[in-house]
Amino acid sequence: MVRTGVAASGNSQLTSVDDVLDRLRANGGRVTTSRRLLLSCLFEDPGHFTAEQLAARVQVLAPDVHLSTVYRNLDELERIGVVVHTHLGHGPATYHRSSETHGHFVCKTCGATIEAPEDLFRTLARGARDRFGFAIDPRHFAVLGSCAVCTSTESHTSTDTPSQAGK
Amino acid sequence: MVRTGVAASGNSQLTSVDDVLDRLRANGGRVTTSRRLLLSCLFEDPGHFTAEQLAARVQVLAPDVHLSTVYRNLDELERIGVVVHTHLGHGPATYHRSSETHGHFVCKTCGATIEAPEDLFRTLARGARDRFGFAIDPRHFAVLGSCAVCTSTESHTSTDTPSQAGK
DNA sequence: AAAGTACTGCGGGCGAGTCGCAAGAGAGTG
DNA sequence: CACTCTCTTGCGACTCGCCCGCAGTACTTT
Repeated sequence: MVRTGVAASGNSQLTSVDDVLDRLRANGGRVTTSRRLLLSCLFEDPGHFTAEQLAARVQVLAPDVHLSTVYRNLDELERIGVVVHTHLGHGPATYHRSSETHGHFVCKTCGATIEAPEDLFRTLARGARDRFGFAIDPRHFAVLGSCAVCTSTESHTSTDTPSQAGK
Repeated sequence: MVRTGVAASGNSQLTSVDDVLDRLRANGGRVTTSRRLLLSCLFEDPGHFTAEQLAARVQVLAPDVHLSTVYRNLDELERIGVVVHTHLGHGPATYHRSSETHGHFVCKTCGATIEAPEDLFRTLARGARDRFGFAIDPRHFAVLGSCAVCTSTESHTSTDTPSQAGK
């Protein structure tokens, strides 16, 4: 790992798997099967995936790719600004392409995830900057709360804590 | 554990250790040393503490109190609405009294924590409700980002990722 | 004072993520 | 093409935060 820090700087246009691989190579990195496969997973579906899910997908075509390799590659991709990871509540982190910029609302009862457009955070961002000089990154955190369904359900069943739907 | 769910409902006024202990007893719970000590820690300092820190404090006076007991008691206190836990970035959760209602900004570079007044989140809350029927809970999550100091530092040292001050 | 049961200490376990090491394999060079 | 340099990988072990089951303890009520 000699590579000079490139970070999220010149994030020209990394819009395809090969773009990213070229960038990787240009930085002294190497193009390997696991990286190529990982990238193709990330590019073929813009959703949110845990490292474990991505590993499973990669392992369909290359069973020997180890989970820790996936973690290392995700770190590297995050370093060069291709992906970001987001914490949705209590579970594992999820990764997605950094071009998809949005925040997240996560229901703490049922785990439902809502993608929140960035403009919703504008007022908060301005307030944080003006009052504290703080630059928020609305992509990295999920905002917990209660989704429409669970909010209405809770007001009915007052006593217990029943429903726990999967995500 | 027979207790009928009381949750955060009739949160009358739990403003002292004894109030909470009474409430606990009224629900069929018991007043124990570990609970009394835990509560006195929480009431004497309105700050944010990890379970581990609280355990350490409790153990000054009662060395045998086990960390898992602290976790269980914190859970119970959260159930009856006395404390809330908040995730500040990647580390362990922090607990504080639920009367202290505010959000948190956490610098992802240096870990600094800023307590953000609730009104900053009002616009976001309204937007989430109007557009998605989602009721956000700005107390439970920290908003990651970059504090004033780190933002200016980063623009100078463009290449590396040096500073990593403690929280 | 006794009975009933909530709580606790303890140890083990689990999920998420990281690390060190030795072996393996891209990329540039001759 | 062969060689070499060093970046990557698989593997296993490990950390960290937190939870769980069990059996013994101790709080409350009668």
